[in-house]
Amino acid sequence: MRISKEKRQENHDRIVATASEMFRERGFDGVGVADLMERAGLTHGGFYNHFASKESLIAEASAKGFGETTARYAGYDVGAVIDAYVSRAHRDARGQGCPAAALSGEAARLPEDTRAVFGEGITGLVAAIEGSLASNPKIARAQAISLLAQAVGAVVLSRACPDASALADEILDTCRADCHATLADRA
Amino acid sequence: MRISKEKRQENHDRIVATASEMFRERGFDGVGVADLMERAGLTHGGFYNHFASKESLIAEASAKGFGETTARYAGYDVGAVIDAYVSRAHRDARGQGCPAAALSGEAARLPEDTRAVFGEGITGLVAAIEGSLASNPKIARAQAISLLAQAVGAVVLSRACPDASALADEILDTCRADCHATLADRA
DNA sequence: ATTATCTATAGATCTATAGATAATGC
DNA sequence: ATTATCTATAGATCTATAGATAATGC
Repeated sequence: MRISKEKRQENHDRIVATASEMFRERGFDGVGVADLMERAGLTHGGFYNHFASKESLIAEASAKGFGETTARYAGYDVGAVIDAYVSRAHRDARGQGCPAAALSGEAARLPEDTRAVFGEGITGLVAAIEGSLASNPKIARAQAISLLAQAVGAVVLSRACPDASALADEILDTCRADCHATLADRA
Repeated sequence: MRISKEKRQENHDRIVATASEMFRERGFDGVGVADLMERAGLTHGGFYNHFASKESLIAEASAKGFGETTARYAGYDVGAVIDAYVSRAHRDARGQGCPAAALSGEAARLPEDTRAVFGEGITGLVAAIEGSLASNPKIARAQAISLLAQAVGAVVLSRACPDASALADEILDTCRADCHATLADRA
């Protein structure tokens, strides 16, 4: 049956939102079109009326994830960004967390045009952190990139460790403290 | 046909070495048993005489990758480790590079016992960096963890960017300089 | 006799497409 | 008439297993 344009848009948005979360949780290869569509309340054949391919959904869902993450940190000062990002809560909530931490490893193997989405997403995160810094503008961008890299590395490494291992928590706690120390030293 | 014990061991080692490189290049899901065995010069049915499952190969191949990476940096001073790790050469040679950077994202979704291999691998890398530091022993471990996280984050983010993008190189160059600066500041 | 390899295949995925159906929007 | 959805399926994967073959090692 045909549906209204509004309903179609709602369906499209729901597919993207569902995929954005599922991809972060299970990885791009871990999410099948049939499973995704079932979660979105549709049948899998309908997928191709919304997207040319799974690849094109990956691009759209990743962009959405970056947008939400950047928006979430918009009002924070840099200390609050560090505390929220380099945290057990973020590590343990992959589906709602930053795509840079959840999906960059797999993104490296995507086609060039999909990686462009990640380049833009990372650019947005860097800009958001840079804007939250009180540092000398000459060094703010470099500082933002360094902080982001350490924060992403901490979350990625912590997630790779066994659940509830001392090392997983030590990595987060150590890196969170180090990020704060870096800010204090070079203000 | 049955073969000698030595030949069997050679075959086993060749499967692990081939898998270790292929996994880092394509990810765990990107390597099929049939493709892997063909590259190792065997037929895919023979795989299960060497490994109980693909999962058990993943554990063995990952451990081998961590061992090689840790051994490579054994004689380096910490500045040389940073220069080698946070480099275009490392970023562009995934198959020969550090498993923490190439596979941690996917490792987060592996079963607990396979993640234990990543925990041990990360522990080994931290110990190697800690040993190369001239810092006060009280802070050496924390410094090693922070440096590793930033280095891993830099390589992971740089790989997620489009090939030959300015951002991909900027991330590496900025983080490499920042790691050196951190060492100089807190020696 | 044991066993590492091989061929062949089972059974379960996966992405994508073809064609039918039915409600919107002209 | 158009088109978003549905059912059904094509064709290509994937991991794992069964059973035959042939060389080692008792």
